Amino acid sequence: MTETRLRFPPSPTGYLHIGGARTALYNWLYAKQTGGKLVLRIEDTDTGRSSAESIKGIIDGLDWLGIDYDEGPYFQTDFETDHIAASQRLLTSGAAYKCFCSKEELDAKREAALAAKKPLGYDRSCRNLSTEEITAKDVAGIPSVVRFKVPDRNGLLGYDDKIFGRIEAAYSEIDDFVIVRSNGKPLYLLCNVVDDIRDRITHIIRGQDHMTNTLKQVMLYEALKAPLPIFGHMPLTLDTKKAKISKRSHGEIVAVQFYRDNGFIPWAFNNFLALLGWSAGNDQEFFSKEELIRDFSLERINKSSAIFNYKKDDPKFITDPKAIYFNEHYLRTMAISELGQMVRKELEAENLWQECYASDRKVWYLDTLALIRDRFHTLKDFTSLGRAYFSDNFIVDSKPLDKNVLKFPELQTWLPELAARYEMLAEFTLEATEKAARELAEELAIKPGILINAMRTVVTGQLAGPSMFDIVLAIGRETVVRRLRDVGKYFKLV
RNA sequence: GUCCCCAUCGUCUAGUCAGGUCCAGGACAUCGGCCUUUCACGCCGACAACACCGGUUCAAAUCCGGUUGGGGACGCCA
Repeated sequence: MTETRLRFPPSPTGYLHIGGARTALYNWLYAKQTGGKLVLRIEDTDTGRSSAESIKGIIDGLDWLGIDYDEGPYFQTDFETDHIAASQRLLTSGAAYKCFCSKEELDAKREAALAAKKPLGYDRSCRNLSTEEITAKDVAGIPSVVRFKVPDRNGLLGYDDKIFGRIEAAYSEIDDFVIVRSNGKPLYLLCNVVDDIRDRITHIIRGQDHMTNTLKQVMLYEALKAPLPIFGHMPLTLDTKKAKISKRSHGEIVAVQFYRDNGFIPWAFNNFLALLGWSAGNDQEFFSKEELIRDFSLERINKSSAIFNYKKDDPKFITDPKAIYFNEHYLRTMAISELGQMVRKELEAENLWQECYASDRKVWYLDTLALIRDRFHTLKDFTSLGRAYFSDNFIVDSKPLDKNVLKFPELQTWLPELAARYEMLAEFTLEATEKAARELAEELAIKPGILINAMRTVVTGQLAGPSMFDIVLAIGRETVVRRLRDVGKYFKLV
């Protein structure tokens, strides 16, 4: 049994988007499952559209997701001599021929066919040129491209798709496609096959948009006398209007980078992506990395395309609600120490990180994260909604400010009074802080909720949060007292 | 226009290959309820789908044919 070898060959013409990420993930999973290798190959033969920035974006994106590769990145342009040699072989063996039709001519024909609603294929005018004619045109300096000569056969051309099953089409339906440009540069269909042969790729898992390419490439493998790899075409990811997802028409929301920048947990996002078009055949939705590698299978990939369910300008969900749901799940259930590492990066970016959180205050740090994470959706929430736990420099939300504080001007004396009592407490415990607050409320003949909600507001800036006295202990006596005493400042602003 | 592919709740899907256990199960979202000093979490419940038409069969979401709908491809892009 030979080693399985897979590849992820993005063209560096934009950032890594979720469709590409899903393709990379499925290839990665299959490689890991079979103990094979994953090759990263940058297909940069379209020099006009390829950019270094894009290459970096793709590599960073894979890195963030944790999709590692065993070989590469290789660059397709580094193998141009291989591609040209292959085209020569095809030319000499008669599997390909020179075509002298000009681009303008072809474009005109295509447009005419489109307008007339006729088939758009190449009319094969140069297919049967004699040696003399070819030489004459060459001598005359007429530019030519190299076209693959689709065999003149009656039967069906086909292959067994791991996902879709047997795929077939009549030879007569396939165009004599161009494999080398008139400037001598080989094209994708050829380069891709030559590289896959050289890289000894055994399984090609790619988007359904390549299905017609595959039919053509099957002939290329045959002409190049190379064994055919196993193909599997993944249904595309569509938007809610069922249009193919692309960076161009959908913007940031489909870029992997968006999820990194918005506080998503890498594995949560992989898990979401994996379930977008695949299921284990049961009700399981959450998979650890090991489980997913073990349970993943090409055969269970759904044949119909999945919709990435995000709604533009939705006030409640910045992206597909299910993606957020997966993120929340991991946020709440992952090992707290691991979460601690991730939140650390967020705190550092906001200048809120303190070294003691990794040493003498480590227990406090992790306990605090455990206390507040239940209500959060992304890693970003720790520095926004949870800012008051790490800094005095937090914003008090206007809604609770109006509702819980400004509505009761007497709080300007009540809260400082509570602060004074907290200062006097012999033991600053859950029971003692709650008792003190309730006693004060009773003395004042007000509902404890008034005091408690006001506390929550000035201490955390938020309308909602964990149990108030857990908060008090987490934030600590000194800070709580200071914030309670400072309540007057909110009234002055009005 | 031609070719290829697909079709179960709003979304992701189980069930389809081996027809009956499915008047279709789970999850997200939505809506209600419980819990609660708040808000979440959690728990409980509700809403909600086999695209359509024919055929085969004692029996069809499942098999066959057609229709419709959707997607993809048809580049000297990848």
